[in-house]
Amino acid sequence: MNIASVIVDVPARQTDKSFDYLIPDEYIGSILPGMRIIVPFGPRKIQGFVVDLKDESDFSKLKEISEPMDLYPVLTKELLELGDWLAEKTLCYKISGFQAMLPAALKAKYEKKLILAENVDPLQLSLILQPFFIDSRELKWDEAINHGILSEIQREAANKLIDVIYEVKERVRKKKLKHIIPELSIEELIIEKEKINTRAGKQKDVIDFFIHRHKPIELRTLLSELKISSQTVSALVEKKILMEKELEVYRDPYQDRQFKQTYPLPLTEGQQKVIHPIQQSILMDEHHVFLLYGVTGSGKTEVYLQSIQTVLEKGKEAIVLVPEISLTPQMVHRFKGRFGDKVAVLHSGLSAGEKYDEWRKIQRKEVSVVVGARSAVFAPFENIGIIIIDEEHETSYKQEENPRYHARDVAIQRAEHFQCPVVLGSATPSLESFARANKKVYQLLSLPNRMNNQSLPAVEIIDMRDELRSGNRSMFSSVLFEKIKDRLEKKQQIVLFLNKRGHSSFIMCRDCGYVVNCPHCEISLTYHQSQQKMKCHYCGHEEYVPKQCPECKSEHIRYFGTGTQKVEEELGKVLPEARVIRMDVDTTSRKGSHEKLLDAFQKGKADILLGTQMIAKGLDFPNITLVGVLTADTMLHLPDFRSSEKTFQLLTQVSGRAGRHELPGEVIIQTYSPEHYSVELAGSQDYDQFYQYEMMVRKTHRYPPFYYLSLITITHEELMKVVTITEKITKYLRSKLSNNAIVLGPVASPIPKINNRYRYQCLIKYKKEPELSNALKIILDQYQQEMASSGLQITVDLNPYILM
DNA sequence: GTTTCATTCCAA
DNA sequence: TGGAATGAAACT
Repeated sequence: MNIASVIVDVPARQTDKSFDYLIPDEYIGSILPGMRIIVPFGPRKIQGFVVDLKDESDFSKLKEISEPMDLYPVLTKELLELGDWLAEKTLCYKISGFQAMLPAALKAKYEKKLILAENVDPLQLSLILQPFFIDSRELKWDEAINHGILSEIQREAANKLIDVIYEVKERVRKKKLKHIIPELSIEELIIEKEKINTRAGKQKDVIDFFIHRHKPIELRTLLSELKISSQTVSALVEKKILMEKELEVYRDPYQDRQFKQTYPLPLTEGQQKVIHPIQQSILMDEHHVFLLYGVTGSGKTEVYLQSIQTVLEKGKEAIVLVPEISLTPQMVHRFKGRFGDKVAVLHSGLSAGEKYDEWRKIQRKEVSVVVGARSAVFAPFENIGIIIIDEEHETSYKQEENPRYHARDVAIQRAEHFQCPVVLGSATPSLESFARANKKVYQLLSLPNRMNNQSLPAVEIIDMRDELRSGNRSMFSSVLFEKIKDRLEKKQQIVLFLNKRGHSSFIMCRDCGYVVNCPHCEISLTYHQSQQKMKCHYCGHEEYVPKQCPECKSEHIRYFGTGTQKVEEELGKVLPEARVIRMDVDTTSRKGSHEKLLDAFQKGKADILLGTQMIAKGLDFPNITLVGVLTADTMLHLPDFRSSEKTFQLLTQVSGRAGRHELPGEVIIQTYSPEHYSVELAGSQDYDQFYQYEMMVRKTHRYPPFYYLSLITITHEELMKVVTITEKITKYLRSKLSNNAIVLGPVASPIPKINNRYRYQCLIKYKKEPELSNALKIILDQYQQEMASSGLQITVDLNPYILM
């Protein structure tokens, strides 16, 4: 086994296959599948993944592997196979599949450098180059370009005075801290202690410390614990009693946190009923997909926790996926509290280094539970006993860049391999999942009642058009306003929800209707009050607010739409006594601020929590008795077939924040389209009826779950090019697919231009098209060249969630 | 006849 | 993806 099959780090069609390399004798046996290695590829060196070992190759002239990058494989055999599966299912490159499964820290960084050839003195170089090589024998390629000395370099490279080398670097270093280790045994330490001068009492203390705790300790901790200075320690190091050593430590974002240990709570009858089949499946090593459909506050989390308990008792591991925005401290607390050190947490708030360290805890099997966002589904466990996906309907489980996978599909694929259950939990399951449960593909488990049988909050829908007619032009209906005042008096808490951050959404001239658009994208700019600027959320373009209309020179400029910031201002005006905490991307961007704000709210330091999406989930505070949704329909009119579903889900989730404990809750939903079924049915909290209705709509319009979707988006700077290519692709697909497939296009994307690139698309609706995947591959092959050279972009998404 | 630029091909 | 080889156009 001295030949390795390697997938190289070149994301391109032609290199999307394994290349064979010889393993140098010194590495035979230590280079294993799943490891990262450095290999020569053409003239340079790059990273690769070993996918297989073999004795023979079809190629005669094999190059040798330069060096391994890992001591142990970073991908297990199962993950290697999963990578192939990902590439096949999402039409991505294998290398992209592998990289998606690993923390970003493990992705290679490349550096091109120039070094003086061996035995060459800098003075031998041309005068221009000498200063660059006097101090050091190497120079970064980028610097050489910046100094405009490239041609000089090339000349000297031809003379063999300078070599060009390629370095593959690690992105993140393992964190190392100075530790102190006793160099002697306990017995020897006791003897040494006696020898120490009585005046050096501190030194004796240190030795005593190691007699009682004979293992390495971080220098800083030692110093602070014994209240000594580093001199004391270095004196002992001098005497060869102790030793200093750099030891690797984990960056643990939760290390200073105490988590109160919790114990399994007695389950309600309903919970027992649903947990039984899950535990059965765990114990029997059977693969099933369960859809746990439980209303908000029905105690799904406790079902998760106790299922995991069963898994751990079997000596297996658990993966829990939660949407990024609900990966709140509260959520983490519940898992850490129950399983303590056995839990690793992965989410986007961690630095690359922290993520890497959490990941390594998993790799080394130091933990057996992972709680994390989408990518945690790839946790490198080798003995998975359950995969739980909370808030199953959340769209954030779909990755919107390559590889465009859905965590639910990956979870099911992995669970099949490990013969273990998948639990999809939600109060408002996605139509796809619920339909599958109805078809008995998934097993449906229902928790129809809240814990302690509290009733769901009473919901009232307010027609804002009536408010307008009766002269109320504020953003609070009179009903909501009265209720807010009432709660303030009663010292109860209020949550106000608005799914738009910032101030106003767009700015329009009142006289001529002119709306300021982004010059690079075909979309209106968003007003941000803090900087008095208008920004484009797609390309980042910024400009100042015009004082007069650029079109008709009118000065009547109106700000439309309402953002959290504006609501906060207004609250300050009409209810100056109310203490408000605002939570949106702007106020929670700094690390830990999210937690701080929630903590303050919990401690009653504010009466009103005002926020965007991020407050819709997971909040569980006893004192919240009123939830107000300021504008329920902002999402409703987006060009997206899921907008009704999303609206229903969001409204239901937000409503679920109220009255989860003793105090009953009330919900006020303000809307301009009260008669829309998703608003109306969210009001009556009737998922089943919503499901029926929406399924009908989907059926008539031929959308999922009745049809599969695939979306091809073509972008280029020139409109003509985009149109012709989209036309060709559409035509080709029509010729390849059956008559049952519906090929829509070419049409301009809902956002027809982003960042000066025109966007066209082709949407395919189909039930069964075995040729589709192949046809798409051929298309990607066909345009591969143009995509590399002329800036053409073609993205293919099998099962898209965003149709823009 | 030489240089320069763009395009295509290749990598084990 | 980066680079080398190839071929065509521009330049002396």
